[in-house]
Amino acid sequence: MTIKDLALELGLSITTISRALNGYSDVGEKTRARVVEAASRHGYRPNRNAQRLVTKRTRNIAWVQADNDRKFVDPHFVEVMAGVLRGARTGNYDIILTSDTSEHQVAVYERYVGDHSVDGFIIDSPQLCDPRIEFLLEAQKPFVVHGRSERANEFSWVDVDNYGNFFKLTKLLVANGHRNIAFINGDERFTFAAARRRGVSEALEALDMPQSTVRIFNAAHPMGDAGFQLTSQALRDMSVSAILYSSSLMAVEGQSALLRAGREPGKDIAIATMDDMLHYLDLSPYEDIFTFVRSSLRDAGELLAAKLIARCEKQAEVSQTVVPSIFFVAPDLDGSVLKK
Amino acid sequence: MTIKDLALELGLSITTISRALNGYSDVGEKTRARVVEAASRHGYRPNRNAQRLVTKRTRNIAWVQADNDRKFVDPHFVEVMAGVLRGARTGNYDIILTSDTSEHQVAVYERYVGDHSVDGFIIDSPQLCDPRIEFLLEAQKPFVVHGRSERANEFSWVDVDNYGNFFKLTKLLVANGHRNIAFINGDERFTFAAARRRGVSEALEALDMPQSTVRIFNAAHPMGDAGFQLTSQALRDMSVSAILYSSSLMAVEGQSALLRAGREPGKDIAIATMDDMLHYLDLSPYEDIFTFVRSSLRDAGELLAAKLIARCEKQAEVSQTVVPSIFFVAPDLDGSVLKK
DNA sequence: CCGGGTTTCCAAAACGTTTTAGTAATCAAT
DNA sequence: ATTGATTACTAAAACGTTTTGGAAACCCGG
Repeated sequence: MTIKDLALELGLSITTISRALNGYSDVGEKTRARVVEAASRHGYRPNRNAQRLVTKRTRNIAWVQADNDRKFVDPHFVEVMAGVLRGARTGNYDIILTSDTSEHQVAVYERYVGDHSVDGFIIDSPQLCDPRIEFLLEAQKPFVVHGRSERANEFSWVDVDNYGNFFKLTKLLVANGHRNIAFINGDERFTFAAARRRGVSEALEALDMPQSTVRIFNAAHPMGDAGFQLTSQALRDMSVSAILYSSSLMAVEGQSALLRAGREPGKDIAIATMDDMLHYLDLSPYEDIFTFVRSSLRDAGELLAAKLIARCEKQAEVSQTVVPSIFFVAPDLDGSVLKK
Repeated sequence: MTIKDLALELGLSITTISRALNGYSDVGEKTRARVVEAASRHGYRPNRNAQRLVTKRTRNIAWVQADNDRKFVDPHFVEVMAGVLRGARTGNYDIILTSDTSEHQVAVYERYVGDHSVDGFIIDSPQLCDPRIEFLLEAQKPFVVHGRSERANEFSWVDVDNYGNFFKLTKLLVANGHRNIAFINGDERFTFAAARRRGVSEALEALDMPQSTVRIFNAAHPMGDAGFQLTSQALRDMSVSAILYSSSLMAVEGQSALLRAGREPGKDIAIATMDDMLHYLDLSPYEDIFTFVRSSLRDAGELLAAKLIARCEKQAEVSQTVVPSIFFVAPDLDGSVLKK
């Protein structure tokens, strides 16, 4: 069933069918009604490829993932993905998800730009100097980045305030008298983890505390037991009075290490963590035990898609969004310092 | 840069450019060389939408996920996804990934079939009587299912031998003298978990053992601590001598519960589990402690894509594949019973 | 030099839409 | 009655490919 068949059946021109279905004002109300009725009766749907050819717009977004045995492993990634998919659906776009092993990351982007199969791109886990970003800026294709990078004012991005959040968490712990803190961070080759470290470090500086107040542990991969391993390692120093986690996943994994060491979280040891609201993880058992700074990765993903779509459709300007974070301070800490 | 521009520049017809680039034999070697050179010099890529319009083939595959806060949570799903993406890439197809909240699941499929945006579909987590499968059979669109369902001989699927694997694991445990076994299974509304339960149950029957030999616990969601909770629960019965896990994820999560109960896996309690080879989880610490039946979800995903592509391209017949599983028996068990 | 086969090329149609640039009919105002 | 808008419709071009059905040009054996 094509538009031509419909035109024939109704004794109208192709043009009229098209304009009736696309809501143009120059078609009479009774004819529009007839067209709509016939179209839905036959389950007619315009051929997307013909539309795309003539309009030069695809309503497709590409999202390329490095297939490096690390990305497809991380519950954080899935969380963002759920949000991106939801945002795309709301905007009536489709997501083309691709994995890529090649060294020359840009090749896939070249292909999608060259063969006109997408209108824009989502980029995540940016490196400081990112070839994908350079390429898309050059090609003048719409894209949105999850996270920040160089030339951050030239493109759209969505990010959490990694620096600020960890600055504040550190300040909070120190203000509550903690002088031996373990910081279990992610892989600092990623900008998000590097920013968190800076936040911690500069908070100490601002408070005139020695850097040795915080000891840093890095999880190379977000593997299933990194949280356990690193927590065990941190606890070898018996005088550690607080642990700051980069992710609630590791915080929860670390619980059995605490248990084994006979430490009681929220009582004789303070636990503070970034909470990305992973649906994978039920944090309700820890609500009065951990101190959280909470920010939804899923919402970030949804915003990522919405922002890109706005840019594709309405040529919206580039724009940057720092997604909100909320603090939940456990009873063992005094949260009033955050107010200042 | 379109094919017309190329034709103009080279003083050739559009036809010749097209045929040269698509490897037809009726174009002279020197002209083909000229065409290829000019094309790559300009970075020419055929407009995919024009191609799709005229060839009626898209090289796109749709994969629809129920957006129900459960799917995007499960590391098993991501593992399959990594495989599917890899398989699609190998076959030069793109995956359109969509999430869907609607009750009427079939609507999304109707849309993709109707607007000609994909050549085929991947379906996972099938229900016993699955409307998506019914629809696609009716619409005569190629699709491949991860898992089995009704009318299983009428469509292509890829699945692991859930029944057989758990039959054998049960037999193995019983033959090694275990008379009080805890079985920590998934949600039995899914066919894979139901099949596993049948395997366990029928093994007991075949061995003339009472069903009470195995006590079943079900994880409603693959949440972050289901393995811990259910293991703790199972261990309340002090005489449990073996635990059979539906997933290695839960088996690992359960370790801290064992630890707390003072039980030593592989020594005073036997642990057997299905291992889906999640890259998320490093199982090497458990290699001589757990008994595994191992099967790669990632490979299954890759096969899923390959099978679908073969069906789209070469009109391959429907075909069913049971992916191989390998047994690794820990030293605390005698694996020779499996030979019989 | 003629006919048949092979090689190399191409004009034109087709795919299914949207959009441009109208035209004809109706209506209101002069 | 004539003009000028307004309303309701449409023919044809365009988007960028692939494919069909030839048509020249060449070669080779007789």
